[in-house]
Amino acid sequence: MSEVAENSVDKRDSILQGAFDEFCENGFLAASMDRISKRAGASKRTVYRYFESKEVLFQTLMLRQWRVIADNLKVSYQPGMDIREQLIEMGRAQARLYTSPEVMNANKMLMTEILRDPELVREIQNEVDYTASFEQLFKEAAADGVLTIPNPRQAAEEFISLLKGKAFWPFMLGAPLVSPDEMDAMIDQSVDMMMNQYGA
Amino acid sequence: MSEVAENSVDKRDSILQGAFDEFCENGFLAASMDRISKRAGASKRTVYRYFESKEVLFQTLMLRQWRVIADNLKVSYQPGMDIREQLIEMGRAQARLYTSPEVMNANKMLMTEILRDPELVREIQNEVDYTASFEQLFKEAAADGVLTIPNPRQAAEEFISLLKGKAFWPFMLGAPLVSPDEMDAMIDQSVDMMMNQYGA
DNA sequence: ATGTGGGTAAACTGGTCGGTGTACTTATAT
DNA sequence: ATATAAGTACACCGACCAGTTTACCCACAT
Repeated sequence: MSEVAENSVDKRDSILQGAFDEFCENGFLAASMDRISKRAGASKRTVYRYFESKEVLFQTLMLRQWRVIADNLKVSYQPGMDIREQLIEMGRAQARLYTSPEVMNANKMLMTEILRDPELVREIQNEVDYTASFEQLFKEAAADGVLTIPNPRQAAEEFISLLKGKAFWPFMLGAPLVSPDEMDAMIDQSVDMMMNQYGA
Repeated sequence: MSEVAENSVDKRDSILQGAFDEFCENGFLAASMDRISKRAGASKRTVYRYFESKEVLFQTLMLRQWRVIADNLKVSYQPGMDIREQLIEMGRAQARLYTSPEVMNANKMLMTEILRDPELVREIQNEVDYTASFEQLFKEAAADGVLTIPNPRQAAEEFISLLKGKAFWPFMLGAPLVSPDEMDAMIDQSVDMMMNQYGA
């Protein structure tokens, strides 16, 4: 009466949300379907109406989260715009991901499962090869003459390595989230290094 | 008769070996003490004579493996020796670790547990802060005038980020082990970048 | 010869979990 | 009004697991 009945879409969503929380806290194996249904405010039977198994529920979640990440990583070369500025913008796009608790928790969740069974997530991993996006930008910048890059793929990997090495991996291993200021300084340093190596 | 009775030390070792295999394959949670005892060729009761619980057995293993890693990472600055050569030597020391199946499997095992519970391994993590070893070398090289490094800690992190980003993390996420040749090229590239940034 | 201690084999305890069956309660559409 | 579908509450099944208990084996030192 007071509450209008939720329709199916809402139920499905609340199940996904409950499952996300549970999987983040406990990992796939230790997560319990009973607790997921409790968190979702749904009966266990309903959970199984929407998702035929724990495995399917988990993979549905992984795919959804991966898409969030992919959507945040659209970068493309802007001719005429200062290349240093563009690199910093790329760094900031990454940094936004590294400072989002939801994204980082999802990443932890993913990591754990990838470590347990690399095959399980290989296809998703390939689907969102954002190194390629970086590589493309470097290639076009080189063609444009603003950078001198013998191997764009390698340059992309180096750039990502620097960013991840200072912000992503430490957090994944238990360090606290990096503050926006530290993040900016870190991006500056990494871009410096790239410009030093590849500046025209 | 044919077989001389193993003494206690051997039994303990074979239990550790069996546990290592089981934990690597299944992770802490999914590992079964029954299977560990089977792998070790020991009765379950004997396993519990040496290790009071699954947790203790696991932590004993982690500490042992971590020491293997630490022992392979002793580097110190050699005055008079070409600094580029020294950086390459440091890279090679890391690379040796990244190409050892045993070490990498242990790392996967560790990662999984760190992701599940960062507190659990924090103390071990600090015990073997090999970034400090790199930092020290950079500091001495700067004092010696062969490098110009405003922030040695940062430089150490950058170097490690480059090495790990190209060899360590990809393998952790399912990529095949890097060949020695690729590894050498990768080290060269990373050292180039460091020299470009910090060369005197 | 004998008793002691390392080792074995297998059953057992108490508990959790994924998944199902079932009987019941809404809510909506016709 | 009533049929259909969505959702709930809850007991239940079979499997597995950490850890314990018990009864037994055998080597070897005294």
